[in-house]
Amino acid sequence: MPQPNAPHGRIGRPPATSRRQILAAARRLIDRDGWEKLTIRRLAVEIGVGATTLYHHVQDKEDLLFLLITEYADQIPHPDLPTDPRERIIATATAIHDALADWPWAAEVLTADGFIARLGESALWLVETILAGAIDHGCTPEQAVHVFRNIWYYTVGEILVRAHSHRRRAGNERPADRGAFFSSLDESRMPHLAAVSDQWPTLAAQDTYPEGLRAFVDGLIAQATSAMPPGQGR
Amino acid sequence: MPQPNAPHGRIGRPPATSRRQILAAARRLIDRDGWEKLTIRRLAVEIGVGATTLYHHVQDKEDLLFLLITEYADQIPHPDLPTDPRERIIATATAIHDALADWPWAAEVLTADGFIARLGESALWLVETILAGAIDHGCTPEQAVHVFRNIWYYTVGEILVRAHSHRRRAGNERPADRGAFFSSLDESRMPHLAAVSDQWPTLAAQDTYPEGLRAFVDGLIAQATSAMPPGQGR
DNA sequence: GGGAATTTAGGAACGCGTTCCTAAATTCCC
DNA sequence: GGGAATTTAGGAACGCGTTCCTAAATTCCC
Repeated sequence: MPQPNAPHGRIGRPPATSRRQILAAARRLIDRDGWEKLTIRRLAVEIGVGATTLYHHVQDKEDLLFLLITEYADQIPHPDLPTDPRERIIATATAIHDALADWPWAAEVLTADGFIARLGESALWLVETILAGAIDHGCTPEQAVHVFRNIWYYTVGEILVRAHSHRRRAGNERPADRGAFFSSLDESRMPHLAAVSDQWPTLAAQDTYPEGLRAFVDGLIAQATSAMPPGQGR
Repeated sequence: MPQPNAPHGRIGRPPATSRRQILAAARRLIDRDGWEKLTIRRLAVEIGVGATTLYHHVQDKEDLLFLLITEYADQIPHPDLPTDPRERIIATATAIHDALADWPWAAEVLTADGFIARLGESALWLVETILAGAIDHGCTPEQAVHVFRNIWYYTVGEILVRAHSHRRRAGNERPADRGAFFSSLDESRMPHLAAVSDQWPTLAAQDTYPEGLRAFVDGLIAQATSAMPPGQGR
């Protein structure tokens, strides 16, 4: 309860920096210079404050990134949800995909760590919608989680592969990357790989949204409901 | 062509450090202290050499990790390959999975970057076997690449999620992780999510190998051959 | 009003990956 | 044999994330 004469409502030196201010400056830096250039020290300069000061407002850099992701996730527009459960899943997965496509760094952050608790409360509808679609399709809750997980892997993997091929196109390619293994392929031992080796970069970077996703989801649901033992969860 | 009297077979100061020696020392450090403790500077101390010296033998730390992964991948044992194409795919994917399970850090390295060229020539049979299995099952080469990609995502994702839940168990849990979102779930708005929220950590960390994989592969192949237009690649 | 309690600011320092540059050690060639 | 060419070794330095600790600014309470 702040007193009328107590400007901050609490004891101690009044903060000259706020978490909101930090997040706004971080987004400004990312927009201006790209997210690779977002460092704690540069961020502190941008705000006009000592670098170590930031650690009173965010736990660490990882925490800062999660806060940014949460902010972004909160802005994901709700797609018009079709009535067909399968189409609902696909529309939602596409929303995740499109959001990640705008911020590939978010995919990197979200892969390496627990993803759900990071999404922010207002983005949980993404999970809920996919679970609901799978359950309406005949899945048990456990099977629905299985479906969600795989959609998540598929979507994040898609983004990461595309971000990588984009990075290579941007000229950061490593010499060892240049298909050295493929050009020296022993066709008699690796006939199938040799057959696609020329198109591999194309295929690997290919955008399979939403056609590939559709096939993927159909397969997942069909198999989860038929082949996966229902009691498997827990 | 080394001359008899030319100890190194080439001009210049003879190397006191070799790439083989560096990789051996790195494996020693990882075995002893865990891979989080593997730093260039510690590695240099382990070898008894200046830190910057290592940069004459490996491109950078990422390159060092890839070389280590290649060494490991070369040791993946060839499983007994069943005649059934589907079972061959599953046996091969399981070999990838088991290899990554031993070195979770490899999964992190392989996710964020192009994975195939990193595997090393002697591990390409993993790709070849999966492609061959899918094609024998009726896929076009392009569809087979699609199948491989998704198996890859599935497998790496599996390892990453498990590594994360392991890290949390090890006491590195962040306060914000502790299911805060789930405990405050609005059940009326998120009924399906609320229904599984208790078991979520279990389900998310659940080992779905090989049962889940089997269903996953079946679904993938069935859908790739029926729903995915054959001409999609390029 | 003035010390105690409390909260934020930020300098100093550490280990990190990495780059730049100079020193050292070798072979080549006259 | 002695300089030129070539190759490796490694010190100095940079910016990074982060921790530790002290200074500064405020409220609380007698």
